Amino acid sequence: MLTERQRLILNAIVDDYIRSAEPVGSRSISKRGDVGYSPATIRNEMADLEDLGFLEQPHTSAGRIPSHKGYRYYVDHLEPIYQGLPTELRSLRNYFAEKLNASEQVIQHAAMILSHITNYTSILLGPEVFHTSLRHFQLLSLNETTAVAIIVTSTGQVESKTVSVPPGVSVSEMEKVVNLLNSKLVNVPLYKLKTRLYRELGQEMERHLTNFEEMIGILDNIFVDTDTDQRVYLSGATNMLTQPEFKDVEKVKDILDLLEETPTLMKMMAATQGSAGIQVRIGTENDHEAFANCSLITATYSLDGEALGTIGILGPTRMEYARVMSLLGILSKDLTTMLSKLYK
Amino acid sequence: MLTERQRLILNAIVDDYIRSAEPVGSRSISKRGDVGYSPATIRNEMADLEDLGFLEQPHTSAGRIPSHKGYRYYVDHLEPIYQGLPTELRSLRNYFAEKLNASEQVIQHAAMILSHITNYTSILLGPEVFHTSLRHFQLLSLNETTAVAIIVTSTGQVESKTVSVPPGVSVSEMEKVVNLLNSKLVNVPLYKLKTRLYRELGQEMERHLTNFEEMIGILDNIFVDTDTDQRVYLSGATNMLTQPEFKDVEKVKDILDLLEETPTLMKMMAATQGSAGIQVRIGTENDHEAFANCSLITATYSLDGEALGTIGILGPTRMEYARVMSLLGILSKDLTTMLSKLYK
DNA sequence: GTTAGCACTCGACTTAGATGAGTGCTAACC
DNA sequence: GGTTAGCACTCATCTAAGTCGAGTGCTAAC
Repeated sequence: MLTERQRLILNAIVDDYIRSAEPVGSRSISKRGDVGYSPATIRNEMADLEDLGFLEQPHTSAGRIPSHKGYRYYVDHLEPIYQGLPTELRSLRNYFAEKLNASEQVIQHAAMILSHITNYTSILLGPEVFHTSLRHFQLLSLNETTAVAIIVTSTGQVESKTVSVPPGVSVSEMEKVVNLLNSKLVNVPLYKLKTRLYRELGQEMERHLTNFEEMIGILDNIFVDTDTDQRVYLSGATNMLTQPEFKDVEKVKDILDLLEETPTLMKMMAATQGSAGIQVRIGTENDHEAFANCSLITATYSLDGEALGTIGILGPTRMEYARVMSLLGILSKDLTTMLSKLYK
Repeated sequence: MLTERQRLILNAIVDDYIRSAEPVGSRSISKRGDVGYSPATIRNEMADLEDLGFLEQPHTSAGRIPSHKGYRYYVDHLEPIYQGLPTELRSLRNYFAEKLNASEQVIQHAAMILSHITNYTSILLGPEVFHTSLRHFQLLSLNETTAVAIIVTSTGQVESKTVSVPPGVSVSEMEKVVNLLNSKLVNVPLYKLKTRLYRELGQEMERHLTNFEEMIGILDNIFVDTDTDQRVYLSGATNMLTQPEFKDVEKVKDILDLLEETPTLMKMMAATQGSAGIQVRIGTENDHEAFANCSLITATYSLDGEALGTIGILGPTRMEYARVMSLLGILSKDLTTMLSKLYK
């Protein structure tokens, strides 16, 4: 579709623009060592590239900037960099190796390090509960009317919920239910928990319990959203403010607002989770108007072939695709390896 | 110290400035109904107030804006508003009444509502673990090398931590320790947990366990920061961007950066926790340079007279002190009442 | 096919002038 | 003596005009 020379020039323009955030002129491309043509020749090719939709001109007498289509082409034809291990990743890798247990604070900290080394915003989607199974269930009464339910998953995540206990439900009854659940439902995937609970244990429970109805009410309350619970960790949102294209408060406001909405973030990250490898969504490819000038690069890490969580880096469309894609690639592989070692 | 007329004028200026974010001139004060003097008279008083340090002039021919001292005086002499229940608070109150159990999501949601109705940034410091006591302890092994420790407090908070188990420590040994802890340390305040553990159970554990050293290592790891663990919930950070004084990205950047640092936030909020009632820290009274143009209003809620957590609203120094102070006052009382009902 | 030259475009920056909100001071008024 | 009207003065903000320069498109020559 594009000639080799066009590809070369487009590449040079995107590279330059990523670095400078200013429209790129023909002369500056010519002066770089790697494109051995005069400004005039490059100008001709630039005009063609603009006709083809790969470049845009902010105004008549300015240089060119890449269009979304231009970025897309650039990303799709990117050559992998980082043969060796980048020194910047070393700290993060060490950190994970040290604390293999993926507790909340560890993930939050990882998000922080990631946003620091990239200077972009990092979004981590924590291990998905969906595909993990029940390891242990417990119900602890705090006083006559309140109890805490605790669910531990096979990957060591702990979810808890405070529930109110209707009068008439005794501690011994709760114990019965807990024992029943622990003996029958351990190793059942969380997303099947609710159906299995009703189908297989309904009758048994009805037989053993005097306050069947109330008990079911409590359990309902506990398991109501175990099948969708997932956590997002955000760090470096303010890095958006350092990008020259967002020096106007109006423009960042919407972006930061969206970043504060955890459910939206979750949906956005989850949308990429289906396909393996590194995903790049450029500008309007993200289905949010606020992100029309942002790109999101994501990678998924997994356990036993099942996608567990997602790592994402959000930056302006003019972001360092090559570097970030390599980083995420290495990191997601690292995580996958470590997790499989941990829960083999 | 100030004459009645000076107080009246200062009040009018602060009020106007809070509304408009523009320097206030003598004429506009005169035109408000409540100060019945001509611009000239007001100008004279304004000059005096500036000499006394209550007002400042951005430049020679501009109006006056309140100095930090001016805000301080205004706040200290503020008359309580909101005799009735403000309608804006109703939704929040209902929300709490519905879900008395103070789980994480509830607090996060409360922070969101609060930032929405105030249009400022809300910072909630979750129930402090420090003064709560141990309700239940549990250690669940996930595989040969990993286990999850779960601590439930008397207020129903659940803390968990993944720990690695050194080879040689058996499941039955862990059970022994768990039983020992549950029988001896229930109802001990968390901050005394570590010392009690070593002093009173050290010998007993040494007698019963074959891998005493390793076990101590694990427990150390679990309890290492139980005495300081507290959570902050932040919402509406982007509301800062809507304030005209922060329309320059440079100025907000530092503020938002600081808001992302949870430990700093925690320290800041915790600093106000000693004294009861509503605290107002104006400008440089917050010990962070980034907050030199911000004010923080906080209120503490408690259980049995012990401070449990803190609610805070952060805005520009030019913030609606009267309204926010009233809101927080009502809310903290509500929370205190509800908590005492819940855990009587 | 490539390059040099040149007229042209247009945003960004600079300067000068006009505008108006607001002050400080003086003198008159009650 | 406290209060107010009047007036000269200040200074940020806005506007218009002018300059600058980076960059283009086109043509003609290599």
